[in-house]
Amino acid sequence: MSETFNLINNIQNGCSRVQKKHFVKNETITTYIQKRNQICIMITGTADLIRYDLNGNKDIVDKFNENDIFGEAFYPVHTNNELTVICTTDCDVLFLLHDDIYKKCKQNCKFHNTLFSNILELTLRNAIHQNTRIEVLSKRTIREKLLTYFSILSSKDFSKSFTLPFTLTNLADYLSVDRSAMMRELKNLIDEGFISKSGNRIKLLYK
Amino acid sequence: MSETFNLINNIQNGCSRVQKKHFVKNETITTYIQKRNQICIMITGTADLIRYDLNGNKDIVDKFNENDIFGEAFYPVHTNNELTVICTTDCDVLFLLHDDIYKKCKQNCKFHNTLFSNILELTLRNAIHQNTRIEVLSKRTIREKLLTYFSILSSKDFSKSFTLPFTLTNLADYLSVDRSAMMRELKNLIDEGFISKSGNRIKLLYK
DNA sequence: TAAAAAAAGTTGCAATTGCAACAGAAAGAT
DNA sequence: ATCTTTCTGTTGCAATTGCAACTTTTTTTA
Repeated sequence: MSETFNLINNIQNGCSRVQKKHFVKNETITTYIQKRNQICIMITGTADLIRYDLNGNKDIVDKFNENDIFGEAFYPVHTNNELTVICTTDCDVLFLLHDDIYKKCKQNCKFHNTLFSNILELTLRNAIHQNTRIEVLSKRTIREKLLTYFSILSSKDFSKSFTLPFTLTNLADYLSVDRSAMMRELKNLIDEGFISKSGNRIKLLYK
Repeated sequence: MSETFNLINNIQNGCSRVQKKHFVKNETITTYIQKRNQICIMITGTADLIRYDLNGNKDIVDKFNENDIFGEAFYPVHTNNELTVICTTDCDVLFLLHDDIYKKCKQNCKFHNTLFSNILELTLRNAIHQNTRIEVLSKRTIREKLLTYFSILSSKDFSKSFTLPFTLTNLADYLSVDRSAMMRELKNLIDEGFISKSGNRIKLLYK
């Protein structure tokens, strides 16, 4: 999305309410705090949204890539555990506040208008990602989860062959299933001739 | 959201690109067609998003209530099955096209500006709902799914007691688990003293 | 380039879950 | 007021899954 890029270049002569910050790998980008309503846009880099539960267990709740939009504004109230965004590579992140989107700056600057359009666009893309994940997670067996996800990737690439955008370990997290159980099912699908796999390239053999 | 209501009242002297339509129970509101990019807002009533798969099986993918925003613009490309929105009560629905949101009407009418803000707001609320469901679905056991969902409802109501917004049958669908298995687990939670339940009112007994 | 860390791949076993098939209660429709 | 449909509640059993505990391979870092 090149608009986002243009946005960044305009920051200098744009509005002071928007901040761009740089982070190095493993730094904390933000912590989700109720009612702050921060909205973040990942300009470059990748990050994980991590939950530390009461027992101190780490859990990767979500993963963010270039042009993803995230922040408290997108999350339900969370009382008994903390959500933290930690970058997994060096990052550039744009920060803005939900309220500021409405209180447009006095000058009615072009920057603010562009920003506004971009946010809606990014938010819609975010919704599509979420709906994809919900569709996959709502399948009841690992086999169905895999085949549903593969089918979506295949549609996106207009091809029976595609490359997984994840390591297999991360794929298991994305599907919210035990990795070893997923490996077993992947092997079954191969043995039964539904798919073939080399590295993280998958080919669908059915239909 | 009273803004949405005001929006509707302004339609007459507003922009012709936006349509409001009435539907009676069981009518089809829309079918998701790739690239049409329709955005719909439920003014009053409820509806189900239904998938018919290749075997002709019905599957309720999502449920929409008053002020929910939905439509193709929110959904991943879907090649081999059809998504249809069918109302479960009489409905009033607002229709607009994704592209029209950007091509603001020439008069730069107040209506269009209000609409624009509202859509972002509704889309954000939608994201929160989706994240809630993802959080719940990503738990691996029925017990964890139930407790996670209950905990979110409890936070929302600021109370250990709350009313389920679903019938138990629909709750099982929302959690994407077998209803009888969910009933069994619900019974276990009661027997083990974690929760109490009367009708569809739940009370958390722990912590 | 050697050491360390992360990812991939396997397997046995116990626990959880889905499925099928009921019966009774509650809610809606005629 | 009765009929019909939907919802709730239960159970046995087989299938799926998670967990734990490994080894091997690949990638990253010092």
